[in-house]
Order: sequence, then structure tokens, then C-alpha cells
Amino acid sequence: MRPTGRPTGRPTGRPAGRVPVLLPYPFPTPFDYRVPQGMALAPGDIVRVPLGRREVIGVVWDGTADGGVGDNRLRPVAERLEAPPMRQDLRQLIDWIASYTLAAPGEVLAMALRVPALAEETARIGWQPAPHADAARLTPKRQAVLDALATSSPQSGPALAEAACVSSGVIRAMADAGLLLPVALAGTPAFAAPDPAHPGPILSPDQRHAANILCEAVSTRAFSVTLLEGVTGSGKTEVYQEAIAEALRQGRQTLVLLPEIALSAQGLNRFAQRFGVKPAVWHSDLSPATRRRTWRAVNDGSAPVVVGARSALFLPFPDLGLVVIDEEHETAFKQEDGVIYHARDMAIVRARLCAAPVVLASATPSLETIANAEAGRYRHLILPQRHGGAVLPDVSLIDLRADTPARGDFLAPTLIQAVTDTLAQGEQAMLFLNRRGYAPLTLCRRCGHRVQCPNCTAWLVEHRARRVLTCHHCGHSQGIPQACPACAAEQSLTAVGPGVERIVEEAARHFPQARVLVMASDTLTGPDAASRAASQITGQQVDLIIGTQIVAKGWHFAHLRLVGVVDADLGLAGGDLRAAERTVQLLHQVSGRAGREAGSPGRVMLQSWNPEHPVMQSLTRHDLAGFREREAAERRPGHWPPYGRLAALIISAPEAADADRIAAELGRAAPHGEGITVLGPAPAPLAILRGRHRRRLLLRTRREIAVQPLLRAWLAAVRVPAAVQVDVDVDPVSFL
DNA sequence: AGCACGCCGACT
DNA sequence: GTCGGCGTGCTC
Repeated sequence: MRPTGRPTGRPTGRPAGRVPVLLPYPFPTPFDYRVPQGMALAPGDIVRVPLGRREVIGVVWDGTADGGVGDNRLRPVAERLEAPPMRQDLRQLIDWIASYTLAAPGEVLAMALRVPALAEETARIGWQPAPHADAARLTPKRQAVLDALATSSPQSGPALAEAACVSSGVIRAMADAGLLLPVALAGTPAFAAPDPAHPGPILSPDQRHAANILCEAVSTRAFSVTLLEGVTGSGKTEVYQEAIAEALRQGRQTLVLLPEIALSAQGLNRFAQRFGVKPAVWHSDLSPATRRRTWRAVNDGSAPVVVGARSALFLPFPDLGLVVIDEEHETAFKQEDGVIYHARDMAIVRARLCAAPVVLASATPSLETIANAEAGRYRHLILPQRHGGAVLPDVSLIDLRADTPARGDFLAPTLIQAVTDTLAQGEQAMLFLNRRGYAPLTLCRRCGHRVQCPNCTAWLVEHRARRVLTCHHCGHSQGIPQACPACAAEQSLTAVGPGVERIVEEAARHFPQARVLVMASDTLTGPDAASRAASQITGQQVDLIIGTQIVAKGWHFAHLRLVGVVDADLGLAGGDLRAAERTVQLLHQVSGRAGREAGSPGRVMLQSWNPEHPVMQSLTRHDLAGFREREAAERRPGHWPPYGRLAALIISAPEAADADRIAAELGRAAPHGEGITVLGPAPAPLAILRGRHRRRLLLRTRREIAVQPLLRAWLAAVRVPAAVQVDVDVDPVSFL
């Protein structure tokens, strides 16, 4: 990554009375406005400006207003808002991301402004009992509300509902009936200050050594990147928490980026154990009020540590002193719609703009990060052992060709026996299958018809519990037909292949006494649901966990002894560039859930039809280094990432012919030269998505050749009609 | 992104 | 004869 074409530094000579204003819309450049007499404006100021026949919010931008529009067409800035200005590093980050991803700067700005922080803080409303309330005849629930208020000061609606164990509807009804009166509450509570001196866990010598190096990086107050690599259970979190402690001692802020689903109470509790309080959190589930409060606390520095998902990248830190990216290899950091960007890479850019050190933590670092470490661009720290004497789980393969599941089953006899034994010993087991629903394919036994999505090139997935067939790409959903839609045969449709729901059904047959918990993204919506599930598991209210890939993410389940992977080959099927890498990472992470306690090693069993595959072999031998070398050897000669650069063009249109025509034109206009290769155009693997026909082109260059100038020239050479959309994906992760 | 302008089908 | 569909184009 390197900045291309970013406006540099401050303006030198701005024409008097004219400012560039970046608007949160997909215009290619900022618009110029006239500064009215008596209004002083500086870059970063939030302003209201006329646009067409409406007024919109924008940000005074850097650089010279270029006079591309004549003075006579200039319209005046309507108002400078009182909102806190956007600081320079964030403006630079927005320009940088736009330049790198080829998105319009305004689209990137829209992400940074997608915070209700610009709105005035609304007064918080609390409730107190009306004077006559206790004289009225009350239902038990209403009485509980009054009882809760009797012993406390006025409380907000949600807090009161929780205290009285009633739903918010009861509160609302009582307010409507005049039994509760609104009062303004005092200002919002501040975020408690994490205490770096709070007694934390005792670190092993390896951890101490790594922590010291990270603390040194923090106190240097300069940009650097350190890869903290350690097998699952080696205590990476405790190590980077020491770096956070150092940033706190320095009085500077820390951003911890996590994949969304890992933002559960489990991780936050570990933070609380170290620092005495929970950190500020940032994710898509926050209520508008909490978002606003958090945004302001970050902006004024009163939230010293924020743990957040990828959008936390755009928070207004005044003094960022450390960026931690946990589970660095996670593909969830790549945003795939709208502005297509990789939050890990952009967080590194932000850190560089703030002169802050970065810690990348992972048990299975991405090949990109490994290559950066090997090239000396990143420091590389390795935690070689599991912490506290725990040993790595024993990983074995089940050869499905020899140890074949019974007819209609997906679990091999060996795995069934292992689960039975584990449960008999009062310990927990987990079955992992990275596929939601009941069955991925519904097939007519009579005519062979496969039930397809009407909008996408994809089979509909049966969700038996919800009694629907649904598309995992566009969300289309329909009832399960009684007869075959093609040949009208009755009772001929049959479910083919397993999803987690079907494994649940099978588990109920084999392990009838087990208390089963299903963990899938459609059963656990949001960090709160994930937290509840985790506490059920740690509280041993569950014997058998059946889950999709969300079970892989950083959980710590002390009593989990056995992990069975139902279909270890699943991720290898697509055969794209990163299929093997992703499979190793995912299965290694899942395996890491087993037996993290000292003295009780866990077991992992991988069901595979192809146990000789290098991926399977490296997993059983815990030989990630060997796998990386093999993978590097395959990618290096062809200049595939990380030894070269990739960018994808995705052409989509409602009519296949339009997509084909533009794809062909782009193919003819493709850049060429030494070290530049263009593959395609070809139909995308998801040839139709949400009713749009899709074609792909892939640009590959040697590492020293930046793709952005090539892409800009390429796109400028082809006129694209409005019906056709061309999306640019720099550093693609997904090849669908 | 909005919002207008503009050119062809079914309604009071 | 108008209301309204959304295709194309513009907004400093």
C-alpha cells in the first residue's frame, strides 16, 4: 500500500472567500463554496451548504479551492455548525482510503459521518412515580415498577424496566396512564477510567518479554507495526493489554479492532479483569444514544480505550497512541459492499498518520502479514507455547472413505464414539460445520431439478426450523414446495448435504441425553446473544455445541474437550487463491477451542475425504510454518499476493448483454506492460447476484507496480452507461 | 445521494 | 386531455 495522488499538506494560497467542501456523496471531488462576510472557516469545520434545491452537511476540506467552477456559479456556505471539527488525521485518512480503493472521497466521508454525533445531544428522560400513583389499583408488574422506584432516584426507561423485571411496554403504559412522570436526568455518565495499575494476570517469561517490546514501541510514540503471533491459548491478549496499559500511562488513547462477532462480553470481561472497568465499545448494534455518547467521549479524550468493529476506524481520536488489531487474519475485516476496504490495512494507515504503533495479533497470521514481517517491514514476536502449561490439542483425521457415516448420517462412527465418550465423562464437545440451515441443496429425485434462487446463481438453502428455502446471498425466501417446481412430481424433493440444523437432528439421534446449543449467525444475532450463549457454555448448562464459523472466534471454553469438524474439505472446494489459507486458519482456530486448560489436553477430529491434502497434514502436525512455505512457493512465481498485487473489476447489469458488452470493452482497454497481467473478462462465480448479471476482470501486477494509476486510466477509457455498474475491489479477498 | 427534467402509457 | 413510470443528467 502506498498513497497515490493524495493531496499533500496544507494549502498555500487559497483564493480569498472560497473553500472546498467535501460532501458525503459520490462526487469525484470536493465542491467549492463562497465564504460569506464575517464567517471564518478552517479545514475540518462542519458546515451546512446549499446543493441543488436542498441543504446538506459537509466538511471544509484541505487543498486549494481550484476555481474549476466560476465565481458566478459559486453559492455561499449557509452556516458553520457548532459540532467538533474533523481533525486533520481523519481527513487525511479519508483521502487516503478514497485514493487507495478508488472510491469517491465523499463516499468515504459518509462512513465517517454516519454517526448521529452531529445531532444535538437530546436530554435524557427518566421516570418518577406520580404523587397519586400508589393509591391506584395496580397490577403486580406495575407495582414492581413503583417498588423499584421507591428505593432509587428517577431512572431511565430501560434501566427501570430491567430493575423491575418488566418489559418496556409496562413503563410506556404507566406513563400513558399518568402513573409515571417524566423528569430530566442529569448528564450522561462518563466512561470509567481504565486503571493500568490494576492488578493483572501474572505473565510468563515469554509474555513478559513480548509485552516489554510492545510497551517500548508505545513509549517511542512513533509509527511501527508488530505482529504478535501465538498459538490459540498462548495469551496474546494479556500481552497486548500491557501495551494498552503503557498507552494509558502515557495518557494516550487506544483503538482495539476486532471482528464484529468477537465483541462479546467474554472479551470485554477479560479487559475488565485487567483494567478494573469495561472499555468503551463500538459496533453496529449500538443504540443511537450510546453511539453519540461514545463518539463524544472518544472525541474529547474521555474514552481512553475503544474496542470496536471495523467502523471504529473512523472515530475521532484526538490522541491515538496505539492500535491493536486482534484476529488480524480475519476476512471479516474486509468490507465487501459500498466502499470496499480492508479495515486492518486502513487501521495501519491511520496509525501511520497519527504516528502510533500497531499490534497485529493472530494465531494464524495472514500470508500478507507474514510476508511483511519477513521483509522486515513489521517486527515479529512469537509466543511459542500455550500459557499456564496447557498443551495443544491432539488433532487427528477421520478418513471418510474408510470410516464412512451410516446411510443418512454425516458423522463417522469414530466421531460418534468420541463424542459419546466425552459426554459420558461429563465434558463438553463441539461439532463444527461451516454451513447454516438444514441442507444446502433441494433436489428432485424424479427429474433431477435443483431448486435455485430466482435472483442469484445459487441453490436455495433449506432452513427446516423456519420451514423455508432461502438464498444466503440475496435473502430471498420461499416456502418449501410440496411438488417439484419442474416436473410436478409429489413427494419427490429431497434434502441433499448437511447444514448445522441437520447435524443437530443427527446429534439428537446419537446423543439423546445431551443438552445441545446451536451457534450460527442466524441464531446468535449481535454480541449480546453471543455473550449469553458463551455464558451458557462456561456455566456448563450445555453439553454439546453445534456451530458454524462463529464458534471459531476467540472464545475460551474451559470444559470443552473435543471438537469434531464435520466437513474439513468444505472450504477447499471453491479453489480460489486463498481457499487453502482460509481453511487452515479457520480449522486451526476451531481446533484451538479444545482443551485450553492445563492438565487436560483437548482432541480435535477432522472428517475428510482427502486426508492426504497438505492442508489436513499441516493441521494434524501443527505445522503452520510448513504450510506457509508451501503456499508461498505456489504464489511467488506467478506474482500472486502477497508477492504481487491484485485488483478486481466487477461489472454488473440487469441485462446480461449489457454486462457482457462493457466487460468486453474493458477487456480491450485493459492495461498492459511488463509485470502487468489482466485475466478475464469472465462470468463471476456468482454469475447472477440480486438479479444482476456479473462479469469479472482481474488485474495482477508485480509488487512494485501500484494498481491505482492503472485502474484510473483503465476506467477512464471506457464509457459506462448508467444501467451498468463497475465496482473496483483493490486487494480482493473474495473471488465471487 | 437526491432531485429535476423529459418523454411514453392508463386514468378522471 | 392529465398523472406518473423511471432513464439521464446535474448539483460548487
